[in-house]
Formats: sequence, C-alpha cells, structure tokens
Amino acid sequence: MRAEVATVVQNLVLERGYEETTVDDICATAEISRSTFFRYFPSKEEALFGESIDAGERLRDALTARPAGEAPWVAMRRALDALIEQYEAHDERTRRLTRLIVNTPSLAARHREKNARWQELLRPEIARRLGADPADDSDPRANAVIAAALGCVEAALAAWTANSQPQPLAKILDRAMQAPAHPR
Amino acid sequence: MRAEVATVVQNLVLERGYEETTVDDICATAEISRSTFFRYFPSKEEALFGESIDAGERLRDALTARPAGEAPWVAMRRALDALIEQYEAHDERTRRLTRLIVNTPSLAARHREKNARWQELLRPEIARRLGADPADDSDPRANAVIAAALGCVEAALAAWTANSQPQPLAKILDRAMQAPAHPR
DNA sequence: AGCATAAGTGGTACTGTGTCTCACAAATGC
DNA sequence: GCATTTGTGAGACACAGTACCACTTATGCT
Repeated sequence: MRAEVATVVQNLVLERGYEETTVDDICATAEISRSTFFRYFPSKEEALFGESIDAGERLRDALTARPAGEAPWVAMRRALDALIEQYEAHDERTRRLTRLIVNTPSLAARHREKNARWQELLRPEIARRLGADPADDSDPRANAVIAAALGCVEAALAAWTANSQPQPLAKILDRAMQAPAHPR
Repeated sequence: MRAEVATVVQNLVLERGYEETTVDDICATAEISRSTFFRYFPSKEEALFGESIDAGERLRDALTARPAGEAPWVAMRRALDALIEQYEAHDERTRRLTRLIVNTPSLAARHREKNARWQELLRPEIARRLGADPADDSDPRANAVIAAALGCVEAALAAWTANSQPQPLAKILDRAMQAPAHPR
C-alpha cells in the first residue's frame, strides 16, 4: 500500500517534475486523502526516495566487515560496493529517478541531508581505522573521510546518470575516488 | 539597510533558533512588512547567510591564481585559504552562527546547496589541472575533487565550531584534507 | 451474537513560507 | 508643477505540513 502510493509519486514526478507535482495531485491520483498521505510519509520528499533509508546501516555493516588493517579510504571504497549494487540492480527507471534527484536542487539537498545522517553511523568505524578518538569533536578526520567519499559518490552518480549508456557505476566511482587521493 | 535586516535575523536566530524564528517575528523586530522582507531576501535562509554568496567567485579566482602544474587536490587546499581567512577574520559571533548552521539540518542542507553551485564555477579549473575535458559529463573526477574538498571543509568547520578554544582553521583543514588522501 | 476497543481513513481548521497583484507615498527628472 | 520611477505596505493566494475530531470497519472478548 505504501509502495503503491510511492509508485504514484514516482510516476507523477517523472512526468511533471518535482515542484510541479503537488500533494493534492498525488492524493487525487492515488485516491487517498491528504491525511492518509501524510500518515504514510512524513513529507513529499520522503515519499520519493524513502525506500533507501536503511542504506546507511547497510553501508556501516559493509564497512565493519572490511579487514581491520585496511586504510580508511580504501575500506570506504570497498564498503560502497554495497551501495552501488543497490543502484545498479534497479532498472532504467531508477536511473532516471536518480538523475532527477541529482538535478533538482531541493531534492539534491535532501539527499545530502540523508548522507549527513550517515556520518554518525560511519564515524566510529572510520575513527577506529584512523586510530582516532570517535568522541573527539575537534578531530575532523573521520568526518572528512566520510564527507569526501560521499561527495565522490554524488559526483559518480551525476556522471552515471548523465549518459544513456553509462559505464559501470563501480568503475566510475573508482575514478572519482582516485581523483582526490592521487597526488597528480 | 539590507545589512540591518540581516543583523536582526542573526540576532533572533541566535537567541531562539532557526525554526523558532518566524518571518513575522523578524518583520516586527525590524519594523518592516513581510513584502519588504521578501524584496530584500528571496528566503529566510538567504537572509541568514546571504552575504557570502560571492565566496564562490573568490574561491575560483584563488584557484586560477595557483601555479599551473600544481596537483588539483593541493591547489584546492591552497585556494581554500582564501575562504578560511573569511571565516577566521570574523568574530566569535560568526563562529556561533557557523555552528548553528552546521547543527541545523535544514540550514546545513542549504549551505551544501550553495556549495553545489560552486562546483560549476570551480569545475573548469580543476578539469584543466586533471587534463580532463570540462564538458565531458561522464568523467566524474573534477566534481569528485571539488565535492570531496568541500566535504572536508564542512568537517573542518564542524570541528572548528565544536570547542570554544579552537585550533587555527587552516590547521584543522590540513588534517581534514590529508585524511582521504593519505593511504593510511 | 453483541459489544467494546482499536486501527485506518477522511474532513476541517490552522500555522508558516513564499508569490503575486494592487494601492500608495516619496523621491527624481523634465 | 507635473510625470515617472522606486520603495513600501496590504491583502489574497498556493502549497507543505500539523493537529484534532468524526466516522467506519476490523478485531477481540464474553
């Protein structure tokens, strides 16, 4: 049922754009009331990409599963394979949706906001690998690694959705994450 | 005049928090009408940190001024000195404001949104240093370098505003930007 | 079966942001 | 002295999101 409404939202937004789709439109199409809509989803944004909320946990689990000695940046890259599969497993439709998210400022902002929430999840694990105190707020390194990596993911997603015949996302992300790390 | 209203906004927001400060409150305190407020600022958010819009241009200029052969990541770090000075030149009040922005999700999101707009400005210069085609949307490297660097800036700002007696921002950013690049 | 309780749904009113249009006043130009 | 621009205020409006209440339909219990 929730999924049903979510599909309606995706359809309408893909047709008409995000700002141009009102909650009333969605309710009319899905034949529910506004009350019901907001009981299922806390906001219009969440209705659009609310499925992948738990991706943060999956990412953290993938990260903890990496060998203990692995360098933070490398471990991050490997952990992100879990996320990548998520994206690539889906169909063309998901890629169009992703492109829409990346290109719509308010949606991109919400997307990054969700990423920001992942920081708290991933931070202890990265700090451990850095030999840093996770509770030390004056040490920016753990957050920096996470924010930088997620920035690379965003860049990779943008490149991935730009063309109709994209390269494998894993390959794109490899290039993206090598760019900051590489001395030249 | 614009600056006067902006000061009112900062005062109220620092006292009561962002969400708790309505536009009507601001208008009442500044003794203007809602119409006037929205003629000066496109939104409540912009009224809060609308002064630093041109920081993107400054950053780009600093970047182009760096030696041509310098590696992208290094050039980025050096160019960011211009931004850092901006932050550190101001008083304690600015730091409190920055902390508020970093800790308020909706404001942090808007802050990142502004950063995202910088990407387009910085992209040609970074692409040039990478030997990449700036118009090639399928090459994620330039955007990745920028997004990663700005992610580090965010992490550095968070660390900078966490303590009342912070280290120099330049030093914090150095640590932050070494973390992803460093192999270990 | 009959009844009570709970869960899902819809309706309505409200707050707050942001847009738009119109009216009015003050400054500027001729 | 008159016209045009520019700044300001006032009101109506669209939309997101919240709160509260009424109604219906299961579900459980005796």
